[in-house]
Amino acid sequence: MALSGKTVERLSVYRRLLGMQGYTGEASVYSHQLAEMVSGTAAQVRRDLMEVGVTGHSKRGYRVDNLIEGISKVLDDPAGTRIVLVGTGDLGRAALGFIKGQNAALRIVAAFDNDPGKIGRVIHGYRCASIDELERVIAAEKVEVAIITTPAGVAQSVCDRLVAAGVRGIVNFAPTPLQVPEGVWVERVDIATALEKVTCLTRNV
Amino acid sequence: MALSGKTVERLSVYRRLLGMQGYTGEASVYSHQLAEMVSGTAAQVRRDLMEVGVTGHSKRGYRVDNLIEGISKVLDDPAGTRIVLVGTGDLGRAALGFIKGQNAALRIVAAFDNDPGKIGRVIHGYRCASIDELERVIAAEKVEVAIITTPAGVAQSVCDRLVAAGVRGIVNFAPTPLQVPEGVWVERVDIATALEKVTCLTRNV
DNA sequence: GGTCTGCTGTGAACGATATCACAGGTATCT
DNA sequence: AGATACCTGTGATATCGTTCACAGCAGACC
Repeated sequence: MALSGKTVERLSVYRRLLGMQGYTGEASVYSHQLAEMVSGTAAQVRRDLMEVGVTGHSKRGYRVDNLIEGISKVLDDPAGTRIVLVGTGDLGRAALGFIKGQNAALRIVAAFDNDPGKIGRVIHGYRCASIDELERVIAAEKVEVAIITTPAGVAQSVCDRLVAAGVRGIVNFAPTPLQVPEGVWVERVDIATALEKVTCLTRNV
Repeated sequence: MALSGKTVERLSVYRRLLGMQGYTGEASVYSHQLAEMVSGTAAQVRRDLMEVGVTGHSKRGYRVDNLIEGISKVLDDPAGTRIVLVGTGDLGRAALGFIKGQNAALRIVAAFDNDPGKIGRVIHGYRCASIDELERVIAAEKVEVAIITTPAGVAQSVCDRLVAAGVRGIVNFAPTPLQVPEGVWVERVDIATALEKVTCLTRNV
């Protein structure tokens, strides 16, 4: 089952929208309703749902609980995914806030920083640990995914340590690309680039 | 000149890398070197540079200053782009930090919040104003682009106000899609989705 | 029961993006 | 000067992603 990255992104959004208030009430939803919510097309939605295997019903659309379950079966690891976050600055705190309570399959097992002033502090319910603990915690908890919210200057060295310790997936918020070996997936979230893109594309209508 | 979004993203990254220490020193750079930095291919880099019109030199590659200038001519508005940010929580502060000093063509003219406790405080050198000032400031300063870093619940209503006031481009960090009229460009940065994507795609190797 | 309506599921066409592969050019070396 | 090595610029091609368009089905209505 080889889902494309684009499809996975949309599935994540569908699920979140369906889980929100106002739709948990509805028993079913049409592809064109989902399409409108994400400013997409109905055909696109149906393709995406086809790929996860959930099946709708002519004339009555898709059952919401069915959809959420089907999408979750594809997106989530049934055993849960253990995650660490490195860098508890503004962005790290923001990321923790976004994740908290959103998805029970994603479990933050630790947040790290190298600033002694931050170590021991509790952020969104997670205690900040010393970066020295990184390798130990990753091995002990079998952490698979990491979030890098450090300054650009240390992102690559943090990345190297994460990969060496066994992390296979990384979300990189640092404003620099990371070099990783084969077999490690990096998802880049580049805030500065997003802004430059908008300013550029807005201008060229 | 119709640059694709993907190309613009890469150009933004090339420029940032070239502007960093270590490359301002070098007089020129080969396409394969840039490619390695972004984990891409040399052909891709050359295509991108071709589209901006900068021209390299057989055997000696591209002149760095030439590249930066050429990319900037495409990405930046020579008159500068005026930007507002709405929502000065962790994420808003982080975004301000990323933008500050990065690009002289991007000028934050105001940051807004609706929390009286935050209004008047200074964040990364920008003073937080009341959301009540939104329309006035956008009109007075001819603001074209906005960054939404509010909670999901108010993102759409903030968006509507921004668009009504004249904003044409939006970077949306709220974990919900926005509905906008024709002619407004929205760039979505979805932190929760990025994480779910990594956990999903890491698992399915 | 038959017809009508409107939704799903999907092959096929289309469009966007990335890669290949090579002609053309320029420095370097002998 | 001629041969060589190596880089750019780009037509052609391959891959990936989206949209079209319609068959098939199920409820609603007469």
